[in-house]
Formats: sequence, structure tokens, C-alpha cells
Amino acid sequence: MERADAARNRARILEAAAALFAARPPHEVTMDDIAKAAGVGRGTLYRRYPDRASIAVALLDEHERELQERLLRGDPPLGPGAPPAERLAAFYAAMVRLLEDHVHLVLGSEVGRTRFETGAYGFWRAHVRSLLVAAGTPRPDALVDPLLAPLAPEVYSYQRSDLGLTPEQITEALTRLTRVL
Amino acid sequence: MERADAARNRARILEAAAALFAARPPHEVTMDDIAKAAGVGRGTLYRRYPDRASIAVALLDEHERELQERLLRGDPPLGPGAPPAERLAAFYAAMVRLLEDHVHLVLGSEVGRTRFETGAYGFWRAHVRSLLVAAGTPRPDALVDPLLAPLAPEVYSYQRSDLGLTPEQITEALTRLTRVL
DNA sequence: TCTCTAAGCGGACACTATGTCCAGTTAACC
DNA sequence: GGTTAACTGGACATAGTGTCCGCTTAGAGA
Repeated sequence: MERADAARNRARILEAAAALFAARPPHEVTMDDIAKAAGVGRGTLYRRYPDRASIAVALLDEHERELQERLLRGDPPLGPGAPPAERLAAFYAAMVRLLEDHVHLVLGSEVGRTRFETGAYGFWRAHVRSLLVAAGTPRPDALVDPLLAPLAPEVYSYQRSDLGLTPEQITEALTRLTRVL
Repeated sequence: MERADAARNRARILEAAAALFAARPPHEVTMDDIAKAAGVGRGTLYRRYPDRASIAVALLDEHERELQERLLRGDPPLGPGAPPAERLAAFYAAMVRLLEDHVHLVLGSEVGRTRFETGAYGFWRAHVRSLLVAAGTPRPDALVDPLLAPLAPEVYSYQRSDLGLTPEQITEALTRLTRVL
């Protein structure tokens, strides 16, 4: 079990990191910045979090778990009970909301390839795959990742910030993707 | 116009970089490696290419331009003449081939967000958008990037290397995406 | 309350990569 | 052959990473 000072420092680190990630692009936040802002030494920081990504993951964890819970046991159309295409659309809408609220964190935790290595991606993948199977889609395995690709944080932030699209417009477009089921 | 020694060094740099990118993941190739392998100094390297990405772009350029030419003026279904959905499928197939041959270069040139800043992305985007318009798809702007997202090099290499999918399986899945038109 | 010890702490250090700079070199035009 | 502007390459300054280790302290047991 965790010592009191350790717990205090963990909280400080997460709080400081959240503030920094909110203030500027995550790749511009250094481990040193976080340590300084949290008032702890480098060694203390590295003891728990070997890199920026693991801190962002820790910060995201709570929100992602809540959504995962709703996918598994929540009300339809997000949870079980609705037709697969509707559930997929609801999933897209929920992910857009998650991205809207926390893109900076997702960008911090998933840089390029690492996206696929996070536990969360595995969960989203399994969920969408099960929807494809439920819809009777043939050869679902090659279709899952293309359907998840538009949810990459880089794509979302490009559509939002560079193109100026609204979350609603993005959700609507993703809903049209569910036609492939 | 370029001096003879400058041209010789440019050729050396590109050749050396191509070999290094083929041999290991691009982010493990340092500018120093490239300079050493090409037998030139750091200053010479940086004079022309400010970073890894610009070298990879230069190496890719030729292949991408050829595909762009075929999209604009080639035979259908890739070029003009075929129905939009078929042209999109042909585009997907061509991009899969391009990725299959040069993922390592695309991975080198496009890290996360920078993907959207390259000239090539703008071209692919304009092309797919025009197909959506030709198909009479309403509000095409929000749909373009989701349709291009599966072609991100990270997604492709995940499907190929981690999932073990074949280029044919990937192409087939992308073809099914054209149903949204 | 005191002692003991293992967990925790934090800053110094070594290392790696980046990007710049400038004194010397050389191609190419006259 | 002389002149000049472009080119060269390595030294340097900078910045970030990750590790290491002597010191500190929380908290359990006597």
C-alpha cells in the first residue's frame, strides 16, 4: 500500500500535468515542466510515470472507463439492446464528446502508433467488432480499424481546429459511416 | 541553378536515407546517421533538409506525383470517366499499393498531425471531396477526412504487421467503405 | 514514545539528438 | 588565372531524456 507522501505527490503530479496539458500542446510539455509544476524532483516523477503518455493515460482513465461501462451495461442505444448500426452511431457520438472534452489528453497519450497499443484501443476495437458480427457483416476484422481510424485524435483536431467543423457536423458524418454495416 | 558538388551530395543524401529508412523504423534514424552514411557533414545535410520528414517527402514525391497524374488524367476507373464510387474504390486500391511499397517512407514523412500539412494530403483530400460532390453526397466536407483516415500509415502498418492482414483484405474492406457515397 | 527500516525523494549526472554557425574550400563564370 | 558566391563540415550551444544514489521520512512494532 502507498505511503502518505507518495499519494500526495501522485495527486500533485496529476493535477499539475492536467493543467499543463490543458494550457499547451502535449508534446511541448516536458517531464521537467511537470516535475517543476508539481514541486517534485525528476526522480520522483519517473518513479511512477516513465513518460508523458503514461500520465495522460492516467488522467484519461477515469473518463474512458465510464464510457466503457456504459457500452457494456448502459441503456440502449449505447448499451446492449439496440440494433448494431444504431449502437455504432451512439458509440461515435459518445467518442466525439469524449474527444471534444479531452483531445489534448488523448493527443498526449497516443502519438501515432502507440494508439494501438493502449488498452483503450483494444476495448473500442472489440466493441466495434462485436457490433459488426452482430450485424452479420462478413469479414469484420479488416473493417474494424478503418471504422475506428476517424476517431484518431489527430483527425479530430484537424477537423475541429483546422477545418472549423463543429462536433455535431463530425458526429453526423460519422453516423453516415454506419451505413457500411 | 545547382552546383555540381551540391547535386552530387543531394543524390548521396537521398540514396543513403532511402537505405536507412528501409532498414529500420524511421524515427530511429537520426539526422546524424544520414549525414554519416551519405558521407557529408551535418551542416550540408541541414542546408537542404531541415528534418527527417522533408527527406522522406523528397523520396516519396516521385511515387505520389505519378499517382496524382493518373487520378487526374489516367484511364478509368482511377481517372475520370467511371462512377464516383468505383473511382473511390480504385483510389483506395492504388493507395494500398503505394502504402505497401513505401509505408516506411510515409511513416517517416508523416508523424501524427504533420500528415495533414503535407501537400499530398491536400491533393488526396481534394480528390475524394470531388468524388463525393460528383456522387451528390450532401455535406461532403465532414466526410472527406473520415474516409481518408484509414489510409494513415499507422493504421495500415497496424493492420499489416500487427493483425497480419493482407493488402487484398485491406483493399476489400476499404471498398466496402465506398458504400457511404 | 522511541527505534528501525524500507519506501520514497530529488537533484546531479551522463547521454543523445537537435539545429546553428562560421572559417575554410571549391565550382563555375569571366 | 582571378574572383566571388555558393557550398562544406565539424565544432558548439542547447534541450530533453532517463538513471543513479545518498539522504529523508512515514509508519509499523517494541
